[in-house]
Amino acid sequence: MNLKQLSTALGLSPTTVSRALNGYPEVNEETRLRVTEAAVRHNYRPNTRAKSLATGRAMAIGHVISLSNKHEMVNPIFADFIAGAGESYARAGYDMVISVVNDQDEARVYRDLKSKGTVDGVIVHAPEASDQRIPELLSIGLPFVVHGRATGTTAPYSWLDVNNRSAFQRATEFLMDLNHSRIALINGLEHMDFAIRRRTGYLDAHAARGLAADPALRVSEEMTEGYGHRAARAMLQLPDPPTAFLVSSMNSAIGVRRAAEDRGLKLGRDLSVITYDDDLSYLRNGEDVPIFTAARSSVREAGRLAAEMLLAMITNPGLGPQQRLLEAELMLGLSTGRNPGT
Amino acid sequence: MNLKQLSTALGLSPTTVSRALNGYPEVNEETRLRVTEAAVRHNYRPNTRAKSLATGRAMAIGHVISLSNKHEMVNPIFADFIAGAGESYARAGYDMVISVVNDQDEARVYRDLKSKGTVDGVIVHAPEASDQRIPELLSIGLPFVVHGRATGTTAPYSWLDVNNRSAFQRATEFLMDLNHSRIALINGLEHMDFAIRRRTGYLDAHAARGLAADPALRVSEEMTEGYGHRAARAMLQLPDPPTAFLVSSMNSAIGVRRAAEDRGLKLGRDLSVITYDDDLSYLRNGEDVPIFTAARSSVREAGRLAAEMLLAMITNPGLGPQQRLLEAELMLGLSTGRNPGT
DNA sequence: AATCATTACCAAAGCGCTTTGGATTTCGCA
DNA sequence: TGCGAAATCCAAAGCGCTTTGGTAATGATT
Repeated sequence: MNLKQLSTALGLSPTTVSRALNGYPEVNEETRLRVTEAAVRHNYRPNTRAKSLATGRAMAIGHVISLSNKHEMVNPIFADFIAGAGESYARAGYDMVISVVNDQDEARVYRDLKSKGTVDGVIVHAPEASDQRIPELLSIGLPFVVHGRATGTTAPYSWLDVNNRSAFQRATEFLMDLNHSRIALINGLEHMDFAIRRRTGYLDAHAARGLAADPALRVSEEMTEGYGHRAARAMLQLPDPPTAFLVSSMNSAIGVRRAAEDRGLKLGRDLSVITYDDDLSYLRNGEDVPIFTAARSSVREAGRLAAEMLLAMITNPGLGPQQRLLEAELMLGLSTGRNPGT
Repeated sequence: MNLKQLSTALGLSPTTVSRALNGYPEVNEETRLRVTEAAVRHNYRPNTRAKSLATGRAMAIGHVISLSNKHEMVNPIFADFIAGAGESYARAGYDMVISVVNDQDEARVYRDLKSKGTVDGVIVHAPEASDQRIPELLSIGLPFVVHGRATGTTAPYSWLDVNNRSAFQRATEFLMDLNHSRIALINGLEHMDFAIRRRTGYLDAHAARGLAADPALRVSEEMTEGYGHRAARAMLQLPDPPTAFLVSSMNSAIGVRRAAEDRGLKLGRDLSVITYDDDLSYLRNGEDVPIFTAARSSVREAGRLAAEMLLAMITNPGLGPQQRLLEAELMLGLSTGRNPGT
């Protein structure tokens, strides 16, 4: 059932039916009722492609997920983020199109999305410290919101980020309050912007308290369980091991816990661990009491908000670059305690 | 730059340019070269919506991710599955559109996707034992492939599944070979089809060896870490505790390990655990030697294959229902060993 | 009664592409 | 040399919608 069929069935012109359904004023309320009723009865849905072609708006948002050949890990926060974003899109009648692509093709994909008219805007995931994609997207002229920030970019652009620096500074200082002085940082890959900010927060805390941060207690890699385990095991074998760990993801924190238990150390008593918790739905940090003390911020909520920002920018092109900084909550769990040696 | 502009720039008709670019025979090879060269030079990309409208093909595949209000967990395998599927789509020039939706709206969404012409087909995720969506999609006439199967459906349909029954039967029998007789099953929610098949495999193994399966050693819930921990802790406190666990997901298996370590039990020595491992990229089961003995099957590969099946069905509508059953591999890891009590 | 807004509708063009149904030119072969 | 076939190109219709630029009817105003 298409517009023309519906309109002949109603004895009206396609024009009037279209206007009736789209809420234009130049149509009698009575006939509008007739039209909407008939549309429901015939289960009429306007063809998206035709509509897009006529209006010039795709009514779709793009997400590009890029897998480099080296570390082709799918970002574990991705599913929750798009679940959140998807809720916002559904509410606004937008579709979400996802492109899986190799790193080196990413710029081309953005250009294609724009010139093929597939989407009205994109969300940029996992920005690096100096991310090529941002200037590229600015020059392409495709509306976008970055989930995170890119330190190296000077031109204004839209982003939504968690205050990673302050979260890690607060977490570090909290450990210092518990008398820890040898605090390890198990960070993510440090070409990623968030990882740099987290390290900065960690170092700022040391500076603020006049403590030296031992470089031997600092590693950065892709945040898997195995990595957390390996890194923690190595550090716990040092002559002067850390008494506390600050970990950039739940997965790695689980690995740290495994390493602790390998040595018979109990978290919260013998060893303290604070993790960053994205509040992933399949990886809850305990039901009632958190297992890990954690800096928490829901990535799903971030998805919802980022999507809303982008939609607002698209409906209202006059809007300049939008920014939003979320604060993580520091949740007390069972994995932290006073430095046992003091 | 659109077709008309490109064609006037070339001094040709839109017809010829279109045919040249789409490889039709009725165009001189020399002019075809001229055209393709100019297309590259002007960075011309045909508008997807116009193309779809003209051809009647959306060149897009839909994935519906549904969140029920009760357990609104995002399926942790989702990201890896669509990463795999996305690779196949990219190769074939298809887009992937994802709809996030509430359980009760799912049927309506399929109908909409069809009548709005957004997609040429869909992948159905996480089928339940008797899944409504399959008969609905059959009646709608939208091509689809189910990732998994639905026992209760008699009509033929296309699916790609892992042999969950045989995987769990083999795993159970392997534990029995190690002299275990009290084997716990930490299963997923048993309205899900895969969970039923896994339980069947577990029970079949008991039947085959003439052993009774204790119902007290069988639970089924949403597969989180916390669930694995809770279930294992409870069972280990039984007067006659299990000596081995069969777990339906890595996340829960990690919880089981935590429960074991809470009691000072070492996996592989004091307690055996076999898990199902979807080979998720962010949750690798150890780097060289697997941490857990596991029945493994890559969900990413499943995504790739399911997408290819669907694309084949779309390009070749004559094809009947396609089916593909994958076998999981049983990987020996460090979490299993001989029953210490024997 | 003549004029002018308003109201309620419609015909047709246009979005950018494909594809049908020619038209023209070139070529092979009797 | 002439003629049908093959090769090469094009004009125009059509995909399903929106939107511009109307027209006809009604009501209000002088």
